[in-house]
Amino acid sequence: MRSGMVSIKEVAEEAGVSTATVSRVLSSSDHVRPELRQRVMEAVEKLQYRPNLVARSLRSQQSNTIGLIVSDIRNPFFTSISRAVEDSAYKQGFSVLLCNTDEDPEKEKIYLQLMRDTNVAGVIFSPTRQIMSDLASLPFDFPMVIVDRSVPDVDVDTVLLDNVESAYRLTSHLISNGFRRIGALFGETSTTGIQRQRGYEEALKAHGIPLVPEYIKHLQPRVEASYKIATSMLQLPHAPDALLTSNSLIMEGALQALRACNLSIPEDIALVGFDETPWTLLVQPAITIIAQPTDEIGKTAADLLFQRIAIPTRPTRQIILKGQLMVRGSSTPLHLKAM
Amino acid sequence: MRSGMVSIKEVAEEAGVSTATVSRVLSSSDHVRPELRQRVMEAVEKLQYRPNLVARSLRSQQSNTIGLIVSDIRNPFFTSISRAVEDSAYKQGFSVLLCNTDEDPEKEKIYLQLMRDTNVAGVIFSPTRQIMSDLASLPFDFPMVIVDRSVPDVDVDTVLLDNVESAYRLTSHLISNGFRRIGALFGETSTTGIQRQRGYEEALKAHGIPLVPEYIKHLQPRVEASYKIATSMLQLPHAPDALLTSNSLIMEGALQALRACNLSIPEDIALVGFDETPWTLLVQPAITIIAQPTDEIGKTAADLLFQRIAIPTRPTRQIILKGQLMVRGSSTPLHLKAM
DNA sequence: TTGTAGGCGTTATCAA
DNA sequence: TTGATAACGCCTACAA
Repeated sequence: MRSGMVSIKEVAEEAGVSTATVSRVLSSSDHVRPELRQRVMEAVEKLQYRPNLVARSLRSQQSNTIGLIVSDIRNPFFTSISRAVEDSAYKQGFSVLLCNTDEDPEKEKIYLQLMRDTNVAGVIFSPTRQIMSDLASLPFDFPMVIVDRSVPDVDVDTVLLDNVESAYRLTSHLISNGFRRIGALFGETSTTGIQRQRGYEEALKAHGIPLVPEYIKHLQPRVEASYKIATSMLQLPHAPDALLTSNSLIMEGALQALRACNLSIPEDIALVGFDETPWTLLVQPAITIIAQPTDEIGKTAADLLFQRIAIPTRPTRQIILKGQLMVRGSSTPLHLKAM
Repeated sequence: MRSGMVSIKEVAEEAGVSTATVSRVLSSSDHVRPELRQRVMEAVEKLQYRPNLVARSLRSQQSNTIGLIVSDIRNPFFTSISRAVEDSAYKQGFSVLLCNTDEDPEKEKIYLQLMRDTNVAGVIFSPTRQIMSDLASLPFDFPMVIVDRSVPDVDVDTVLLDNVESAYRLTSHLISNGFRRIGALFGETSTTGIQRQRGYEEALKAHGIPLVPEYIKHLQPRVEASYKIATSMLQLPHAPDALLTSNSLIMEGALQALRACNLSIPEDIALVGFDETPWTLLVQPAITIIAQPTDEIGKTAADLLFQRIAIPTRPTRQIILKGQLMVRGSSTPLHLKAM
């Protein structure tokens, strides 16, 4: 169809050699007489020939594309991950197919099938909890790396944050700053939320603070859902004196809720969460968070994937990266509060 | 290579028909005896057959992939665009190849070549100014839609904001609120910056306010660059009483600079810019901006592209969408300032 | 060292 | 209505 479509055959004719010779010159490996090599390269130049990657992929049964399947690229965590992945891929000569699942298992399945049908070299995937039980039986026969979420009982490369530990530290930080009634909003679709809840609960227990069911909520990781649930939690008879949120979208909704209720931070209520975003430092007070090393997570995931593509039988690895507690004004100790 | 790789040939054998018949059943167009159709569908089901899209693409000379080439997916504007594009693509059965160019003309060329080599159905592209002169001579023979930036002298579908007009309105808003010394930070890599500068200058002229060269800066659209240049502008003998920024990254850097200089907004200085981000409403005071309809821009670009893919000879269109001025606290009138 | 030829999995043409 | 068969563009035994 394409006008400028010039194939290896035409190059061969132009150079007066066979297509095999052209192919050899291009793969640059084999022995080709310098003179012929020269002729071929001139023909390539003259005709502006570029190998058709589709044909190459069909023939070689592999491709230079990897898939990146996340819930929503607009989640700053995934935005950053995707950039890091794309960078690594670019350096390796790969390109990235971007897929948003909206935490919808159906879309996840569809995209996994697409990855198979399209013969990608591999996939970096952040799955919902629902899909995971099916994961073993699903038709993914390509290399895969899981990011951000853990998949128990499946032998697969994984890059994770130390979620339990990070949530524990974040919660302990609040407690040691004098906060006791710590409301917590967790995403309900991922294992990450569960793990962070565990860290939160362990920290409370370790400090002898009872769990209050009304202070623990699970929700879709969306701004609106979070706004709504945070607002209702703020209207409890014994409203929390601190809010812990398990990702930046939930934090955004919670902050909107605090603003709408005219509460000052941290005088009326503290706010902490996960993920560095442009705004955690821009709002006043700045927000105390666990910063995830998103660049490194993305880069590590890509590295793992390329290693597995290179050596499919390689033993799988689970890499756990540490989050960093960034203490800021939103969780200033009670005794420092204005009276 | 793949274990589960089952081809049309095996389906044909299983069903006791030819591959042609299987193909016909799958493309569902041709006339096939119901009984055979049934047998084929059973075989497909039994073998879990899925067509190999690479082979299909090679044969049909078209693909179900589109390219999205932007400067940086982490720019909230492009984050949002990419999500909208992916949504539209998904609905049309296409998937999206994501490319970050970092405003680097070399990377732009490489990615455009990749798009050609990979035989994508089309490309949505946000080009630098540098690449545009080459654009006509570059080997892009695929359908293309330009977003966010204008390409003069090239006949190509385009989706744009009314940049001149929007910047004019934003500047006029500042002026009518009593601000006179309006510093402005524009991105230097895109036509967008230039157009917004024009709107800014026209507004000043229309109100009889002289242009001050020191108040006009061009920079890489990055937070750090913006922070640096904003800081130096704030240290001018006659520092600006308002800052206009041409995208959200520049606005972010400028806001950091204001914070670092301990200036209050809008008492000491006003701040306005382009693009809705999570934080324009979360910081206090909220930031006055021109909101771009990113969802619509992305959707429109995708629509244009699919239409062009369907009818390559279709006359090109330039679609200009209107930005919306969102007046907020960061540009409150001078006479309302605390004295 | 070079060329011929077959096949990757599809679809489309042409006979039957 | 169905089935051989020939491409799509590339790579790679194998033969020369």
